[in-house]
Amino acid sequence: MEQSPERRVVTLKDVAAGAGVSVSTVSRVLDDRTPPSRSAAAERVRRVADELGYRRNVFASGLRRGATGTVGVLVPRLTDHVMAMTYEAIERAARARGSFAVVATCGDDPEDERRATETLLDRNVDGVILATARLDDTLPASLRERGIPHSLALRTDGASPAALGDDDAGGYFAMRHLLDLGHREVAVITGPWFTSSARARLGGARRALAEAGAELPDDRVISTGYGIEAGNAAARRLLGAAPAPPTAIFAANDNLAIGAVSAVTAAGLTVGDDVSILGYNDIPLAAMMPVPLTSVRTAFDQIAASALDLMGAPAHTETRALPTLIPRASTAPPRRAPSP
Amino acid sequence: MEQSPERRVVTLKDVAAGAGVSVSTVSRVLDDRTPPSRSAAAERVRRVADELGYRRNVFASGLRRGATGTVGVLVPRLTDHVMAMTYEAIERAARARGSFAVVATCGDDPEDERRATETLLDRNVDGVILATARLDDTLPASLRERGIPHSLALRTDGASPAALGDDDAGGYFAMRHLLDLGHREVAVITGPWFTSSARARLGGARRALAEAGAELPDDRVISTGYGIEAGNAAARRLLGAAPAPPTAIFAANDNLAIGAVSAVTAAGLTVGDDVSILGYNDIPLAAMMPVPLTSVRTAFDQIAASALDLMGAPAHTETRALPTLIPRASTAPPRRAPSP
DNA sequence: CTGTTAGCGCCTTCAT
DNA sequence: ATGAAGGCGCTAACAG
Repeated sequence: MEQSPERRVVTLKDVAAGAGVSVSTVSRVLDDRTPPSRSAAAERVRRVADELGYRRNVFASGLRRGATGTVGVLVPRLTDHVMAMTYEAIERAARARGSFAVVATCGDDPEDERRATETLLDRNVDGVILATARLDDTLPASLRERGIPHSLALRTDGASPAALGDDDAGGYFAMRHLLDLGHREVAVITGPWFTSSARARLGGARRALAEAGAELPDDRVISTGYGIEAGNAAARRLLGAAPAPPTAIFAANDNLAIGAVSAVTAAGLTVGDDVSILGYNDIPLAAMMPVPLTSVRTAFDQIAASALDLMGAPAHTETRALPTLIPRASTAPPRRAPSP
Repeated sequence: MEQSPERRVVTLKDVAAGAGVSVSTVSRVLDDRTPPSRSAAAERVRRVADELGYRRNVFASGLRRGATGTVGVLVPRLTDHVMAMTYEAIERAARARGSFAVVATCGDDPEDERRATETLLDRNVDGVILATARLDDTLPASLRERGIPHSLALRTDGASPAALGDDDAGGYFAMRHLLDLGHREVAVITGPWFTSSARARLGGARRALAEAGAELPDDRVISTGYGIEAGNAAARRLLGAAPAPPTAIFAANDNLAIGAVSAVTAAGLTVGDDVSILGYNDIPLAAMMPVPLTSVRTAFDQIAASALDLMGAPAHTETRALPTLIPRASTAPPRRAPSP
């Protein structure tokens, strides 16, 4: 990539020359980490820098300072709406703190995750936020050993600092809602079993069921991916199950729920009326579905801010943001009477 | 952000010491831009570098080389699925070329767009891809003047190099499909009027209508945002219109279409049966909607690759990827006979 | 407060 | 093919 000739950027030297001072003076005056000097020279430097359109070269500066004000974020994919929301929230939080967030996507392969992390570290990020941690992943451990500031977002590995939602509470709220509506024949579509969130949400749901003395047979729990298709397939299986399909489905994710809605509709049933469906995360689409989707809202902004603050925190530090149930039309009392 | 003591990174000097050669030699051997040397020393250097886990410091390297192998991407928001798909496609294309993509989101405010661009340039990106260009935006012009390599993705300003879909053709395909099904009472929900894509898609649709001798009264064209809610509101207006609502709606975007689906369903009508709805971009959700959505598929991968290749190309260079109509259940022949 | 000096890690002449 | 030296742009440590 050749630089065009007119692309000459103004450097400290140019500003120094223009203001008739040394580069160190300019460097100091323009250093926003210290209280701004009010001297005449400083005033002049600022004016000249402004006129010339000076911008600090983050590379050179970072090289010297050892820190770049950049935080790296790792997500499996941005086309997952939850990840996009999480990243945007982190970006906002970073901006509010005067730093910059860069994201890398790495899919679901741990090897790619490791590679992507190295790529981020190559770019001298001050720390890394992983929104990817699988329970069986060794990357957080390796970051801990290497002393690299990092935190986990939305998930935990039980060791590295983590900012997540209270998935257990969310699962409880969700199932409790279905039970309160009168459902007893319920099913759960959990996310991938290698995530802490999938397990915790199911755990909370089981807690609610136990309190109500209701059953959740094994064939009413399907662990699957996090995509719409996965939800569709899972719901199809549930609907075809003997002796009778469930009257309510709790999906551990809005995408799964949307897939389930699709399957239920395709089966000629009505969502809410025939089968209640409940999602998780409350992505904007949930409220805009043909039948608005009841969902458990996650406080992404809060989680993002915590993830940022927790980078470099001691191990076993965790924050859990409490989720909120948002009831909508996709959940309603069961039409069939509960079986005896 | 303090560096922990154990976080000492391996530098060229370490490798040089380990291999018993000078840093320049190591630098040369490890330079992947030149054909790899096969000398014994080179072999040794590579081995030592590998053992020590050496990673080139992109900052320092970029400082000297003047190029960093990084391309900046600007999008309004990543929570827009189209933008997320576009960015992921660019990221893939960049990776295939051995470079790295960093994204910044800037919302819809031109001032924020400018700021975000500067932030990216501060980080020494080799060029910028704008997936944001409004027709009235002066940023591309300013980049042209400054000689900064850049290109526009998905939209054009008629001057800077641009990689986009053939929106006119897409609009034509879409409307042609509705006309072929027998619809004559059609409406169009376009995206924001400040985008080239909204205008071109409507233009193509008008072309098809003209061919068929069909009318598109002004009150059957609604220009709005790009979100689900906007589509919902627009469809609501169309449904309430006198003397009769349209039998088919072409939305210039899947989100708008999904919002329209929601409005149609809420009005007690059936999508496909009572009102045909057609979207644009074919995001994955389209196929998974309760009533699968007919949509015009955009070749994001192709557009992304072109955008990357076009960075720094002469002005007025444009590539247009041809879209494909994907017919699904949301479009069907009209129930009502077309008015005379 | 200011200027001088040294160097962050790397790449690139220029010799050898 | 290799090594020594200088410098990319900026900042920290040191005098003044």
